[in-house]
Amino acid sequence: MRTEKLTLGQLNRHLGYFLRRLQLWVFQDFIRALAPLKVRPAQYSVLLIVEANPGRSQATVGKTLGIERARLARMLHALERRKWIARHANGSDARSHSLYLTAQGAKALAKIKCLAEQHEAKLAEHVGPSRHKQLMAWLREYG
Amino acid sequence: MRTEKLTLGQLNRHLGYFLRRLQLWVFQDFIRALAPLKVRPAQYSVLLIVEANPGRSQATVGKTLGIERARLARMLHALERRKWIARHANGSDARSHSLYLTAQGAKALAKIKCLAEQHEAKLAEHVGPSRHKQLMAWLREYG
DNA sequence: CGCTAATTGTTGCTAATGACAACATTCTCG
DNA sequence: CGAGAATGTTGTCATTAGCAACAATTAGCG
Repeated sequence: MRTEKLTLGQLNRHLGYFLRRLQLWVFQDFIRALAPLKVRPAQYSVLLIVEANPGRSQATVGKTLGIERARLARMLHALERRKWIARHANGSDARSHSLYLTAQGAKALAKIKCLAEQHEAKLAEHVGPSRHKQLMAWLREYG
Repeated sequence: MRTEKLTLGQLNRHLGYFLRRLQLWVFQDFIRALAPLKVRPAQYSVLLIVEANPGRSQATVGKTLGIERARLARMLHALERRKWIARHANGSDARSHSLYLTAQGAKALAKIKCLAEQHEAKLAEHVGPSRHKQLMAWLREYG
């Protein structure tokens, strides 16, 4: 099969399509870059949020990231098993857990961030540095 | 739980995060908009590509859209079962199938496109029409 | 020509993700 | 106090992605 170029037809008019294509590229690169540490994008986002907002509840973190309660609960169990995250009792609300990075988790996150930055640099190169900046500015308002 | 705003921390520096958030919004809205016809985004993209490029093989379509062979094969079986897509023998290569929209498929696609356009209009309104245009221009080069 | 390597479509399997429902515990608020 | 909401947990299901293996066919090279 010769690599014949097909026309996208109406697809050309759908932002979602191009968004999806680039997003897939980004995730695939991220997953490959972080594979040595076995960290997935969603896990990374949770670690960063907990680092920047220690002591918050699962519900708060989940709402911020748009991760569903059930899914986050299971993810946190996995992160707890790896001793990267600790869940303490919340004094003022016995239902909720306060989330913290463990010392071990902070150390791991430092390494993770390093790889993630390399990934981000690769992404910036892929889309072009100026486009990267522009896209970031455009998109940041809908996170 | 008061809806306390958390800081995103380092997440603020990752294009992939914002890309993902907007992409999720788009897909969720698309899926909801197309739910009456039970069409998913990937199916829609295949229908559009086949419409715009009738008679091509699964491999060609798959490569264009970045859909894996196995996945596309199963998706096409479903579309064939709904009598939207027909697969004919390819004269010059007995291994491959030529893909076509059926008359019924073309009729269904017309309705689908109408709903998809409404979705796109909603998306344009969500991000702002000028941003929609800009994002399209930025992103189109990486499809 | 003949044979190896690649291509095409198919199926099976695994893992990750998202969504939803049910549940026990605990809190809020009238 | 009591009804209803919130929180975390578990279970289930459907979709998606990726990989591996396979039969049939084709391409390409010696």
